Amino acid sequence: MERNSKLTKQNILNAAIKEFSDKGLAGARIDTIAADAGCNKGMIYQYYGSKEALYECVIKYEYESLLQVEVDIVNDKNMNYMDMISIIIDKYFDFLFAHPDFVKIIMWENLNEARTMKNIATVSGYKAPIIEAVESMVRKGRDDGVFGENVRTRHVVFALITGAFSYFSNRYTLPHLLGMDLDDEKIVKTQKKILHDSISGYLTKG
Amino acid sequence: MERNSKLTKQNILNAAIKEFSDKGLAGARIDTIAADAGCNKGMIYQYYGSKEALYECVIKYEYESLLQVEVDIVNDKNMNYMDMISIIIDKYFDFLFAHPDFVKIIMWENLNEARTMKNIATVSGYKAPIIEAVESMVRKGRDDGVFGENVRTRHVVFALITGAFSYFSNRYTLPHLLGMDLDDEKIVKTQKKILHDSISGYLTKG
Amino acid sequence: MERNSKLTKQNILNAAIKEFSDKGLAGARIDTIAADAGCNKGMIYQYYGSKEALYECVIKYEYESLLQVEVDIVNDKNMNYMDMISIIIDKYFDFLFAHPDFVKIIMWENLNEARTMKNIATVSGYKAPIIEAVESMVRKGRDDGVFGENVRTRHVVFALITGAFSYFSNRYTLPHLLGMDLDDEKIVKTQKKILHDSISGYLTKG
Amino acid sequence: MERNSKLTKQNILNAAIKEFSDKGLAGARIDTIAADAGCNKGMIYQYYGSKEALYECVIKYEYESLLQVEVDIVNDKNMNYMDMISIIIDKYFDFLFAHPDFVKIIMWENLNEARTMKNIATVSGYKAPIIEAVESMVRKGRDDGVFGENVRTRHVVFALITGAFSYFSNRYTLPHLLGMDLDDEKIVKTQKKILHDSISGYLTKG
DNA sequence: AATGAATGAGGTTTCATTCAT
DNA sequence: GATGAATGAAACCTCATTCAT
Repeated sequence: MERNSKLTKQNILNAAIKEFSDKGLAGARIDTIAADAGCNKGMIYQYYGSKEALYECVIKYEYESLLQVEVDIVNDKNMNYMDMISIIIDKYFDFLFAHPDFVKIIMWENLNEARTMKNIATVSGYKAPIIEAVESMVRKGRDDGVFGENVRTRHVVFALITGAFSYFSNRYTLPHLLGMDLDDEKIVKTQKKILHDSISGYLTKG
Repeated sequence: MERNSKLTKQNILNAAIKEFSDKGLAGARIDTIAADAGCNKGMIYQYYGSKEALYECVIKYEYESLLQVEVDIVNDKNMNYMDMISIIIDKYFDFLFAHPDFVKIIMWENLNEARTMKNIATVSGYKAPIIEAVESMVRKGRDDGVFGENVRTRHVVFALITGAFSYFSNRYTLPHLLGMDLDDEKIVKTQKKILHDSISGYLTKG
Repeated sequence: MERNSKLTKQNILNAAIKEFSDKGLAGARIDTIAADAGCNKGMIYQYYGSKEALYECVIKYEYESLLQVEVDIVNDKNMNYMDMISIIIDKYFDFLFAHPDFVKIIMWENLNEARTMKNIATVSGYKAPIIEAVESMVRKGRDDGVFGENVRTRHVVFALITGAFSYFSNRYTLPHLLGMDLDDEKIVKTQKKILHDSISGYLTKG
Repeated sequence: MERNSKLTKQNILNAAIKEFSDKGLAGARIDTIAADAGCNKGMIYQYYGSKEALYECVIKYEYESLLQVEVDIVNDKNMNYMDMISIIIDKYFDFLFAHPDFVKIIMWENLNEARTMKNIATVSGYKAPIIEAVESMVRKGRDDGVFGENVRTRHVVFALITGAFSYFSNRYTLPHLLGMDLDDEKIVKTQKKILHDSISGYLTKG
């Protein structure tokens, strides 16, 4: 039954991801999670201790999925900076597309003033490879004299993250307002291009 | 003990804005709102009917504050397009700075899949003047031949809104990650400049 | 304004009759009564003291309406017993037809184990003329040797009251079950006849 | 502390029958029911969903008790009509004697304009055996030429039901008024006899 | 490991009643 | 005499958590 216990634990986590990303910490229901996981409420307490502890696990889990996005650009000597930026943007867009729960969880945490994230050691322990890629690109570009001397890595990361993240985080209020279909392939392309131009503009002239 | 129904109603609304923007619909507590408004719980039900109805009023109220941001750029014949963009960006940044509750409420609504917003007639009835300003600017610029023919208003609005909004909506998770002080005057300036460059780039070349 | 105060008091009583006969003591709402009376809740407390006290007034008022049903049969020397019975039945049926609130209030009191009625002095003080008519008829009939010696007044009253009352008190559950239209003139007639036969049977043979 | 869901559910139902028949839907208290059932309020909601849903169950349950009154008269070839009527009356009196809650619940429903009963499928689905007994007796008597041609089943049922029901439903207001002890065996007998004479009179001459 | 019955604190809402004007 | 704002207790209901099996 060791496999069974592992499976139950995983089922609970999956159900929790769904429930917490949908409703947030306050709105989520232990009953719903148990029902969705196909198990008993007691199991949740046995494996995770409490609602909040389970929520922490979900955050951890989601954040770690970002850590797994690999961005190999630095070692490729033939790549130019414009392509690097494109690749980084693509990677991040793709990641967010593939992880709608991540987007929501981060939003809940923002509203929660990142209270839970701050409590988690692992989260702040590692740096996401995608951010490291930006950092090494900026360093290299500055060394090569291609990027301006006053360019600050954090502004690039900020632009990247918010530029891509916004696309997903305003999924409900904005399209409604502007009549945009955010799943339209053309719109995505335009958005990526605008972000690319913005970042490359900052890097070269900023 | 004052007996002033208008005042009480306003006190309740103010307390509700605070509570709902802090905790969201699910996390907010009627007791907290009553205590904060300095009145009895019954008053809330007498004046607003239910927790959800009060939440709707808060959303309506916040959204209407955006409608009051006036942007007079079109009538000024001497103004050039770059200045127009700056002014619009300034106005919106200023608005968001002055209305942190607005930012949060919009975020809650995004997570709520805009369920409540959709139910409110007024919200979708009017168009915010700041958005109309963008629209008329784009039209004029296209007519003047300064902006590209393929420029789409909605991309500009989208860039404006998300570019500025992100600055505030990621207030808790990002600075923590990037070590930025979002209240630093310099950072604000840089951010505005990046946004300005991005939008003007799209408008003239996009 | 003295007339006004009387009017208000009467309006409240009327509204209370409606509300209490519809919903009973527990289900009635002071707000509804005030709204229906077109006055303020405070007035109810000023004029009647409390919800229960108002309820008592309603009961009193309704019961007194029964006391006003006059049945002049005894003085009419030419009338035979069968006609007397008919007249008494008619009177009572007519009264109940005209006073649906009376029927309901009595029913509420029955469910309430007559707790409120018992507390009211006036109610038990007088005897309803219709009951006195039955009593004097029975006495006279027995003296005349027309009615059996063992005939008990109270059984006649009981038969009269329940026989007529049932017709109205089961207004909702029975027609639904039996497919009877209790407002149909023919049904009323049959019912009266059955009751008449039953009572006269008891009186002469019982 | 027993953990027995069936028992708990039954305890709740029993307590609910008591509370609802005593106080009606509006006057009944969930707390009282829980206390009387010896369980937690939450259990009531887990097993029955809401106060109203519990009330519906009570009505269903009571009504079904009537369905279980068996009246085997039709198959007995030696029985004459007068005895049949006696048996039916006895059965129904006995049932009402044994089920005071039934009487009260039906009364509440009458005051409630049978709103809840109407919503219950089962209730209107089956026909009570005692009513079927009356129907088959009337049919047979008419075929045999013993009962009048114009005799209507529904008047018999109506007379039976109201005649017996009244005896119990006016338990509190009438004895108080007439000085009758409704538990006195003699009174019951007289009442049954009056009802028997009334019904047989209608059937043979009506 | 797993179940589901049970708990109790706390949530939203209602309502008879009072009070300042 | 009349108003309507305000109160507080108590109503119905929910939900994270525990416990016996």
